[in-house]
Amino acid sequence: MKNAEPEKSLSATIADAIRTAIVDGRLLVGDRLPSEAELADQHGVSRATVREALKRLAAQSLIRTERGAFGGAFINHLSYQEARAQQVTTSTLLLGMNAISFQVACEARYALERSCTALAAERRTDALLDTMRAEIDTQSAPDLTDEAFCASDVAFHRALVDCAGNEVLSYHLAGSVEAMQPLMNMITFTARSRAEIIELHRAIVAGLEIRDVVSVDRALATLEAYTITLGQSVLKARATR
Amino acid sequence: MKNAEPEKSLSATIADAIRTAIVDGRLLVGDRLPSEAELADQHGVSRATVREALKRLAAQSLIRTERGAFGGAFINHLSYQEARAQQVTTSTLLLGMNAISFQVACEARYALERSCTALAAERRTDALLDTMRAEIDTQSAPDLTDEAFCASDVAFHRALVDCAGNEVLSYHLAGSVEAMQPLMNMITFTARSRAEIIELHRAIVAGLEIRDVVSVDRALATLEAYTITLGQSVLKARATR
DNA sequence: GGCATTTAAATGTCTGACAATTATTTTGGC
DNA sequence: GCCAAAATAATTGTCAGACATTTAAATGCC
Repeated sequence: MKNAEPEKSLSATIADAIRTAIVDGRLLVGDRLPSEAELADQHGVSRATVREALKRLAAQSLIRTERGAFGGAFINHLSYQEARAQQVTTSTLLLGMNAISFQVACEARYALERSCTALAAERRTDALLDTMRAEIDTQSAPDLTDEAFCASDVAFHRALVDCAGNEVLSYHLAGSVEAMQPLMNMITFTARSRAEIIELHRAIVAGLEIRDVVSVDRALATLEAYTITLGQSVLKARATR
Repeated sequence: MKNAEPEKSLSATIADAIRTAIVDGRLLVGDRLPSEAELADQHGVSRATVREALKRLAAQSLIRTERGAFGGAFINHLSYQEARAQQVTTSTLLLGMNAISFQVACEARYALERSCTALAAERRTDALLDTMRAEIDTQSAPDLTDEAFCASDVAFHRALVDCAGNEVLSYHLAGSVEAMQPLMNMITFTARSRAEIIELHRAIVAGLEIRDVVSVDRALATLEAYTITLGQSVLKARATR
């Protein structure tokens, strides 16, 4: 039997040990780790090695460090903001690096987004509907760049998922919606296609307003099909170039 | 105007610079970064500082390092497996650290899971149905521990989302399903409740087999309601203890 | 009691060294 | 000339020690 262990470095091993302790709940939010010098003694390594381990954990927002007396490494409270930022980074890279077809990525994104329509229709607030209407106004500006149009599109859809009034759902969906932005940015939006998209956005807001799930779902399905069409035409144009 | 910058350390600054270059596509998969010594020269810092920066990136699976001549730090290809592992870690911590109510977490999880039923009914394969049946058999063993029951439950639901035949969707849903496991592990499953859950699992498989989306959705909705009931009874028992 | 100063503990960084690993190059034998 | 073994060089992994910087607490002065 071959030994399949990839010979992890000491700093990776120490980081894993601490990470496991955090995930398993043996270390709680706010707890302070021993000082770097103490950790070095405990694990029988140098301070530099401990520091590399701690930087790995800091990169995952698992700990934060404070300088000065009674400073040190503290188990971090993972906020929705930090968690979402990490998820967006990971998802964006995954889509960018794995030669995902635009169609597959789009299908996943809209499937996930539809999962919030029932709750959104039930719980939507006037404030969020106003946010969505404001983004529609932004998108209607004729001299908008494609990037700005995409950014407003993302903001619109984030408001839509926030309508569901479930922050865990918002966290997951934000990752899937925002990670699509680089792919969407490849599309050139003509005045014609923008008008069509804005019309569907209006239909979504109208459906939410009267709490009509079916019409929201229908608008989203149409939007998905239309977006895939746009994406494919871009790919075709690129192929024949 | 106060300067709100939190005074990032040099290693964090260097890590951010390289991370941005990767996300923006200036560094491509397989590219090799300069050696630690060269990076230290370029940024005017010591090798130790550069190493801390690189460890931060390695913790996000953005780079991998190889030792030896012509080794170094290479831009990593982010696999689904790595991306999912990271997402599960982040989501698990988010749920564990933010005093999320069991009901909110459960609602989000099943809402997301329902997003794959239409595609799953359309594309389910016999192999995946067999996997799901095998997990049902595992769950039926009378002397199963609660942890093993939960693990099999997760495997069952992962097979369900894989039925959708969209790897991006599987990646996102795996995060939301697996992150619930620690919360599910708090529940004590009686023989009665296990039987009920297994019955619903059978209904899901049966629905997929005949490609009947409605029955699958109904079974999932029932499962969601039942799971929330179980969770609330645990919380009530814990409160009165 | 209140304020300024000192002190101590901790992280952030630098330097220089050596160990371990590995692709390449050189050498040696035939 | 060819192949195997040994030397070489480049690179990461680790260590030890030092100094700089930051910050809370302790101290001392008035």
